[in-house]
Parts: sequence; C-alpha cells; structure tokens
Amino acid sequence: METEKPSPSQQRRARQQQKTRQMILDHATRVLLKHGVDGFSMRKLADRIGYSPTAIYFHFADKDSLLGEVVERQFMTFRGMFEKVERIKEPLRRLVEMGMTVVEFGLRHPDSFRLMFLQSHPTIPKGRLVERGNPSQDCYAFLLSTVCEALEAGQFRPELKDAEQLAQIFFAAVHGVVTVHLVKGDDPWIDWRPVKPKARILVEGLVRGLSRSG
Amino acid sequence: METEKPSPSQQRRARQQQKTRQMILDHATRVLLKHGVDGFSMRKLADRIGYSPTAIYFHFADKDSLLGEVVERQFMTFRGMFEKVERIKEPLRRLVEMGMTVVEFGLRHPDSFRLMFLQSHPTIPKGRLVERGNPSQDCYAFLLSTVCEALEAGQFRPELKDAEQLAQIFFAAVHGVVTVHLVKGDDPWIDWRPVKPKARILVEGLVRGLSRSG
DNA sequence: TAAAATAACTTAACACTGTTAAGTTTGTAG
DNA sequence: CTACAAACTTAACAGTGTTAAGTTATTTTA
Repeated sequence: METEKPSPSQQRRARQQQKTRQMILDHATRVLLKHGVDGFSMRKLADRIGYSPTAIYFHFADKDSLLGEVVERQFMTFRGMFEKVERIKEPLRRLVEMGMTVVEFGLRHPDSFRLMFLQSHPTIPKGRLVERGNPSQDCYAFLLSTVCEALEAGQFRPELKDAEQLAQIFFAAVHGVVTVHLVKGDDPWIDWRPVKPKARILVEGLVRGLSRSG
Repeated sequence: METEKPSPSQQRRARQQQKTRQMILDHATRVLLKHGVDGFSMRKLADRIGYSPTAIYFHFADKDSLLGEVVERQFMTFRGMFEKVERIKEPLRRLVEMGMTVVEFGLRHPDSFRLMFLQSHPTIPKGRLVERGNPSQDCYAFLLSTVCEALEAGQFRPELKDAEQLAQIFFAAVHGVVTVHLVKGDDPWIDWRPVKPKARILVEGLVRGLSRSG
C-alpha cells in the first residue's frame, strides 16, 4: 500500500470539509434539541444552513448516520455530567448518585435522552468519538467499573457475581423511570408522582435489596 | 333532549359501520404486530382492506386515533396475561410475578409493547374499552391494588406509604428492563445479559429492598 | 498554459407519507 | 319521485428521505 502524502491544497480542502461537517452537525444538534427528533428533517436542516437538501448527502451517508453522529456527541456531554459523582469514594453511594445523574440528564435534556436511549442507532460511525471500555469516556464502562469496585469489596449478596448483569440491571431501572416519565408523563390516566423521589427510592431500595447488608 | 328511536335500517347501517370499523382495526392490528409501527401506513392498510386511503378517514379521525384504538385493544390482551398471577395470595410474591408477566409480554409481543409503552397516545378514544380504576380491566389499577394489599399488611418499610408512588416505581423498573432490551438489545457496544434473569433479580431485589423484612 | 480530473455543490425527480376538498354512487326518508 | 345523507373514490396538497444527472469552481496533470 502506497501512502501518498497529501498536498497543501488537499489538506486545506480536507480542513474545509471538516468545518462544514461540523457546521452541519452543530445545526442538526440544535434543531434536534429544540424541536425534537420529530421536528427534524433533512430539508429543514438544509434550509437552515443555506444548502440544498442533497448537499448534506455529500457529507453524510444518510439521515441515520447524521443522527448517529449527533448522538455520539450527546454521549460526550452526558458523560460530562458524571464528573461530580466521580469523586464519591464509596462505590454503592456512587452507584446511587450515578442513577440520579441519569435522571437529571433525562429531565434537563428530554429530546437528547429520547435520541440516545429510546431509538436504535444501527449505523455506527466509523471514527468513534468515545473509546469503548474506557471509563473516562464510555459511560457504561464507568458504571461497570463502579459495580466491579463494589463487587470486589464484597458488598453485593454472594449469589450476585456478574458485574455486567448488575450494571445492566441498575441502568435499566433508572432508564425506566425516565422513559416512563418522558413517554407517558402527560397521560391523565395515571396520577403521576414526581420523578426524582421515585428514582431515589428505586435506586436506594435496589442497592439495599442487592447488597449484603440489606 | 329528544331521544329519537332509530329505525331498523338505521340500526342495520350502524351495525354495518361497526363491522367495517372492526375489520379495519383487525387488519391494522395484524399489520402492526407483523411489520411494526414503522411498517404501518394508512395507504398500505387501505390497499390491504381494498379501500381507498381516504375511506379510513370516514371511520377514524386520523392515524393517531386509529392507532390509539389498536393500543386500547392490546391493553385488553395485556391484561389477560395477568390471569394466572391473580390467584397468588401473597401480595409481594404476586408483585414479583406481575413484573415477570410484563417482561413475558414484552418479549412475546415486542411491537405491541413498543406501541403501548414507548409511544405517547394523546388521542383518547371516546368510548373506552377498559374501565378506569377497575382492577379486572385496568392493569395499573390491578398493580395498585396489589401494592395496597402489601401496604395494608405492613409489608413495606415504614417510610413508604404512597401506593401510587410504589406502583409507579415497580412498573418503571420492569418497563426499563424490557425497553432497554427492545431498543438497545442489538447494540454490539454492550455484552448484553439475558433479560428474564435480570428482571427477576431486579424485581426481587427491589421487593427485598423496599419491604420491612429486607 | 491548456486540458483533464475531481470536489462541492444544485436542480429535478422518484417514491413515499398523512390528510383534505370535491365529486360520485348508493340506499333510505318523506 | 325527490331530497338527503352515508359511504365511498379521485385528485390533489404539502411534506418526507434519497438518488441521478448536471453545474461550477478548483486543483492536478501533460
């Protein structure tokens, strides 16, 4: 394989392309967070950025890919919200506050949450932003490491040994509280109680129920 | 108000209308359960039933109303799945099995679950099939009554007194397990564990963590 | 420096979608 | 027999994602 070094003009062009790519992503993100995924369309986005609809397809394969990249960036800011929680020493307490952070994120950025956790994203971007398995970038890895810590300290009941399983259980529980609120929160059929207290009781109750001391 | 008694031919017409309504609903349900909500469209449905697309609008206000009624019927069959669980005497054990039933339903009828619990349905049908608050028809009421039973028997921790809150917590947790599986189950990013064991551990752990004995 | 090639677009179109306005057939009521 | 309303159909509107073909400008090559 011959690796031709790119000429200066090629580099400049590549830089320009990256810039317009970013510009499109920025606008797409803004539209998504303001009008939701239903209020987003390629044509509206094109209108907004002053290009024709087809121009976007020069930079992104299709709508799914574009949304996939937006989601990837949302995951970065999502991960950022866990910084405060990171310094909690006690793993089980950290686990609880991680759950509350997810809830916080879901309430603050509902459309973002919907996009990230209520939609399948089959199209995986090639150059991923977040590094798989690295707890400082991958949220799931961070959750997993916390569970592992508690596990190694022998804080869970003896029959619970699978860190992946436990992590997925905790995430699913918290996910459920937020999702039900986002999807059915307006339904007058049910006399809904506030989300945060419910989440607290759920996560703390779960920790108590699964830990050795409980 | 003058209640004119309907003539025989009027009655027959009304019957015929109800019949085609049902026919449309039946086909709509079948399409939805086979091809999912994304594979459903008014025009395809019209094709299927041999009418023009607009004909459907004579029987239903719009797509949302039609889907709303389909969902309502799905809730009836959903409720039906709880019959076996109903005879469990011990309320906390019943609570656990109710959760497992929800999971069972979600795994067996994923598109149905998506339609019922992952979509907002602002349009409430006028003549509702299920009677609000009646535990033998309304699933939430059934859940609520079970929670109440355990609550009255003093089986929950003393600080937990709100039946609605507890019911919503339990439902959200189970909902989360199913939803995460349906939405992200294909994501190769995570090494997913089987759903049912996770659900069991979650619900039993939660019961243990929130109950007095735990 | 002129010609060829390539990047970065635009225009026009296709095949869909939900929904409505207006027209048509058909059976009932007076 | 006429009038009317029910139950439809046809045609159209406004929107969607996406592609094929054409255009313009810049860069590379002969």
